[in-house]
Amino acid sequence: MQKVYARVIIDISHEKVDRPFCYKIPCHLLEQVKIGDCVEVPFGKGNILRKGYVIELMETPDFDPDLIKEIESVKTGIQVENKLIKLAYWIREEYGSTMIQALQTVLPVKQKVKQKENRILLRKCTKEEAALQAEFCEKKHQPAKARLLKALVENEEIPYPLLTGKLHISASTINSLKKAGLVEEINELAYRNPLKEQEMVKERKILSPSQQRIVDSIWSEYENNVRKTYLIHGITGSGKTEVYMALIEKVVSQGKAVIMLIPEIALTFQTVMRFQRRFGERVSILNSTLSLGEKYDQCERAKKGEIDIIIGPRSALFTPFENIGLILIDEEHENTYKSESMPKYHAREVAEELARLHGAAVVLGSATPSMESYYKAMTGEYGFFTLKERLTGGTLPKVYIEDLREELKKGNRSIFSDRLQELIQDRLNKKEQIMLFLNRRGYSGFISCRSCGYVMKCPHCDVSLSKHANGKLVCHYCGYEQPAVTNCPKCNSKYMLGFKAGTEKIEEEFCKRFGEVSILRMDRDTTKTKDSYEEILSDFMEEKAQVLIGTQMIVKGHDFPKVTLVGILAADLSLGVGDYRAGERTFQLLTQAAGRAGRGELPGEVVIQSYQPEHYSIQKAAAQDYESFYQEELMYRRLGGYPPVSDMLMVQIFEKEEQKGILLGNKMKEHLKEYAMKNRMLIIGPANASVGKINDVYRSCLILKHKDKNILKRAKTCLEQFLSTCGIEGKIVQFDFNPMNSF
DNA sequence: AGCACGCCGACT
DNA sequence: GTCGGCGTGCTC
Repeated sequence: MQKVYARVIIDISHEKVDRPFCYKIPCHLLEQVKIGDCVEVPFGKGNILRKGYVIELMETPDFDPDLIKEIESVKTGIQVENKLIKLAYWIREEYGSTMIQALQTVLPVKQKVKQKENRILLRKCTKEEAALQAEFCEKKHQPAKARLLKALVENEEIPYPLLTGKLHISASTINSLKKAGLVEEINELAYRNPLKEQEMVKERKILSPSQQRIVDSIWSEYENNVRKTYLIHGITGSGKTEVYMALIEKVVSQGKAVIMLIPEIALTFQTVMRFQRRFGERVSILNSTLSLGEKYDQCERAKKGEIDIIIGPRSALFTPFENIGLILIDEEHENTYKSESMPKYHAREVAEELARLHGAAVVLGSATPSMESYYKAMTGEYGFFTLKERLTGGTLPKVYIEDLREELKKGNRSIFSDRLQELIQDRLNKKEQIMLFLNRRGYSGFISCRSCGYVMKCPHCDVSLSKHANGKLVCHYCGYEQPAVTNCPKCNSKYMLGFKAGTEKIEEEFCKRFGEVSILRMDRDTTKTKDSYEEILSDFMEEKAQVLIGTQMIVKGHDFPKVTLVGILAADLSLGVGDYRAGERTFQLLTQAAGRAGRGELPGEVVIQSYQPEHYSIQKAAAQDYESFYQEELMYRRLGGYPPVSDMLMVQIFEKEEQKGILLGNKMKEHLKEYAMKNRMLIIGPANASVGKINDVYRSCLILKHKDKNILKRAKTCLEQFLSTCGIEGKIVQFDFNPMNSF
C-alpha cells in the first residue's frame, strides 16, 4: 500500500505545538514528499499556511480521516532542519527508538526555545500616560489590562516570562494593548559567548614531516572530492591536535563548517585556548557547564553562519550547520561516544551518516583505536595513518609488571608490591610526583560476613552495598543508604568486614606506610561539584600535592610533567567484568595510565600490579604494542563472534515483576525463530542481566548475533512490529547494537 | 501563535 | 438579557 499520509511537526518557533500532526499527501505531491522535507500546511481554524517538517510517512492515518487536511506545497531549497530530520530518521531506523525520541536527540533545543527567546514588552508611551490608562482601565473593570499597565509605569520594559508567569497576563490582553498602540513587542537577541573575548594571535606551528604527510594526503583526496573516513593512530603526545587544526583551517577556508568531538572529560582549558587563539571568534565550545540558553545561542549562531567550528561532546554532532565539510572525533575509542539512553546511538556511526548527508569527510584519532575502527582501517574501508614519534619530548617509560600472587607468597599482604613501595619511597625522597591508579569503578569494597559469607546487598538493586568513609552503607545504583551494621544480619557474628580496597582505602594504607605526605584523591566522591574535577587537577599540576590517587578519571588527557611514577594497583580488576570488551578496555586504560609517566624532561617508570600478569591485555599494554594486542584480541572476537567481526544486538527488557522479563524474552525469541533459522542468526538467551535488578526493576536480555548488521536491523524492525501489536511500550524493551557496557 | 468558546460581571 | 473582557484549550 502506498504511503499517502504524513506526520508533520509545525514549525512555530516557541510553541507548545511540538507534536506531530497528520496530513494527507495530495496526488500531485506523492512523488515529491520525503522525510525531512519542509512543507506548507493549513493549520488551525483559519487554515493559515504554516511551515512544517515531515517526520514520518504512513499508509493509514492515525486521526479521524474526515478532519485531515492536505499538504499545500513542498518547500524546496535546503533547510538545516531537513538534514537533521533525515538524520533523526536514520537514527530511528538504525538503533530503534520512537521518532519523537530520535527527534529530541537531534533537535535538542527545540523545546527550550520558548524559554530562551528574549521577548520583551516595551512601553510605547510616557509614564504618566500609562498611569492614566491604568486608572481608566480600572474604572472600566478591566483588571488584567490595569495590572499590566501599572507594571509598565515603573518599568519601561518587561520580559515575557514574567508577564505570563507572575501576574497571569494572557496573549489576548497583550494583543488588545498592542492594538491600542500602548505597547510594543521586541525580540532582543543577545548572545553570550561562553569564551571570553581574547586577542587573536595567529600562531601556527610548523608540522613535522609525518604530520604534514597526513594533512597532505587527506587534503589531496578532499580536493579531488573523495569523501571517506580516516583513522589516525597516534600515540599520546604525537601531535594529533596539530593535524586536526591544519585540516580544520583548510576546510574552513573553503567556507565549510567543522564539527570536532571530544570526550568531555578531556576538554582542558589549554585545549580551548589553543583553538581560540588559532580560530578566534569563529569557534564555539560546548560543554556541560553551559546553560540551555547558552547552548541555544550557539545553535542560533551556527545557523546564521556566525561560527564555523564547534567543539563539544557527542551532542555537538547536531549543531545546525548549513554545510559541513569535516567531522573530527578525537579519542574515538572512548565509551562516552555511545549514548546510554534511547536511542543508543554511537557518535562515530552517526558522524559517518551525517558526513554522507553533507558530503563531508570524517577523521578519527586515537592512541588506542577501538577494535571497530582499526578493523575497518585494516580492511581498507578507512584511510589509515600513524604517528609514532613523541613530539613533546620525553622517552617512553620503563614498565614493570608485578605479580601479586608472588607478593602474597613472599608474605607481602599490603596493596603495594615490594617494587612499588621501593619506587614510591624513592620518588618521595626526590620530591617528584606520583600517580596511583585504581582500575575499578566504585570506591569502596563490599561488606560481607567472614563467618557465614553473607553479603550486604541493596534491597532495591542486585548489587552489594559499599561502605563509605562516614560509615554508611550506600548503593551506587539507586542511592539507597543505611547505617553500618556491626553484627551479621544472618548469623549474628561480629565479623562483618569490608573487602577490596577503594581509593579511600588506598589513601589510608598509603599514609600508614609512608607517613604524612600530601595526597589528592579523585573519585566520584571528591568530584561531586562541577569545578572540583578541574580544581583537583590544577592543584596537582601546581604541585600542591605529591601524590594523586584516583580511578579512570585521572588517566584521561592531562599532562603532568613532574610525574615520574605511575602505579596501577590492580590491573586485572577491569578484566573480571565479563563482557567481551573487558580486554580492550583494560588495554586502553593501562596504555593511557602508563602514558602519564615521564611526559616531561624526567624519565618515568610504571608499575603494573596484577593477579594475572600473563594476560595479553596487560602484557601488550606494558610493551605499548597496539598492533599485536589488536591481532590477539581480534582472534578472540572472531572465536566468540563478537564485533567487529560479527555484529550483535542486545534486546534489553525492563520489568517490574520478576519472571515477566524472561517470559517476554521467550516470546520474542519464539517470534524470531523462523527468521533466525532462515538467516542463520544466532539467538542467545533470554537471561537475567549481570545486574539483575536496579531500583526494583528487573532486567533481562536477549542477544542476537550475525555477521551482517542488516539481518539484525531487520530482526529489530520485526520485533518492533511484534511489540506494538502486543501493545508493549518502548520503555520496557530497548535495543542496543554492539553494547559498550555489560548489562 | 491565533482563534473560538465559555464564563462572568456590568450596563442598556 | 446581552455585551465585552478575559482565561482556556485546541489546532491534523
